[in-house]
Amino acid sequence: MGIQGLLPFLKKASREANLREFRHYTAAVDAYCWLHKGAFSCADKLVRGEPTNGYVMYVMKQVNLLLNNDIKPILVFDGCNLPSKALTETKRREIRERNRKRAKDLLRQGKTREAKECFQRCVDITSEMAAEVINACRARNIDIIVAPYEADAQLAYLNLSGIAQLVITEDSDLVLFGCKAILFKMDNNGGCVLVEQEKLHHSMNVPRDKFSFDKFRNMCILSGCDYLPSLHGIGLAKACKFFSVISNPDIHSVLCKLPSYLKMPQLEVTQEYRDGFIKARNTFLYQLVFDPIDRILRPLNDYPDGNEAEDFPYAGKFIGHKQALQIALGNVNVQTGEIVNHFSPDTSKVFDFLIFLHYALCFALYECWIY
DNA sequence: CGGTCGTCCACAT
DNA sequence: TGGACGACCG
Repeated sequence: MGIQGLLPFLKKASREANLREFRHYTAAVDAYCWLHKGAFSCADKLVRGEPTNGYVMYVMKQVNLLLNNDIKPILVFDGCNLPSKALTETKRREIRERNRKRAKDLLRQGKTREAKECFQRCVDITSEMAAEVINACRARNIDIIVAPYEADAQLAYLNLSGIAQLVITEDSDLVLFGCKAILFKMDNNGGCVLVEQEKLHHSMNVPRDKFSFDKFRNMCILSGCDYLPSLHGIGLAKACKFFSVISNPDIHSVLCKLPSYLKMPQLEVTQEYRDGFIKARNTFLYQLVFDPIDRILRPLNDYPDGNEAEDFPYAGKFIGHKQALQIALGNVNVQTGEIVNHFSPDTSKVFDFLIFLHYALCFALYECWIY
């Protein structure tokens, strides 16, 4: 869902752009977006379990678009569900199941067009589908990373650590995770919308030196995000108005002043809401991600002094560096925990070296034979 | 004015 | 599914 209406709100921080402008950049790509769009072309087959590679073709077409613009893609896939999202997931599964039955009924009645629409509404992106795309990427030497938890946080880490200078997604949450440069709405011609963190102050109508990213994050959470539904009648505009007046950094006490500051006396800010707010903020700050350079599981941002992973259980369980590496490589089915692959970047390098050696020897022998 | 709720659209041909 | 866009409500 992301943040309701965030992209229109960020109009002053955005501009039209084209992939042409980003030659020789590395881009971290939200693979789920492409998987989902690609699944539309073959929704009926996917739901009925018939074999299709339509979605793989689509993703590879998009990958080619980047390659043709001399952009190096890193495809980032979703990993395990955060505990806080488990409820949402089961609800979605139920809705999909209902749609699937309706689609089958429509099909039996011969209403093909309506059935197709229904199929499109219940496509589920499975880890098997992600695995197909991962295999296609491997075959073409395209880098992939499966996030330990949400792809969003992983994409942000790749951007913040400088591994990728760009993030490509359709999900406005990425702004909130702290990304520096994001491309939204990429089309077949490479056209897209660029949102830069440097320009966020324009949207909030404050000069650059008065802008605080903490306030921006708080504003978005208050307006309603995936981790915390909004209070009734509060959207981005009200949240922006509120946080532009507030300077006290203590969120707990600040939230109590919400009804009087916004002149909404009917508004009730419960203890539960305030706790939820802190948890949502910490999930954006400290969600666990995989560091592909040092091959460790770590929080998106460093923990405050004296804190550790156990203090933020809702931001991901600490599953250990080795398990995180196996997940990141795509060797684990994150929905079942089953080992599906034994890919290792190190043995693959050894393998590449052996191939190199083989050709070098052949060449040497050939040279000897000539003379 | 700003917030909410509904409808349409994506893919690819 | 989720975002965009237009219509209605406080």
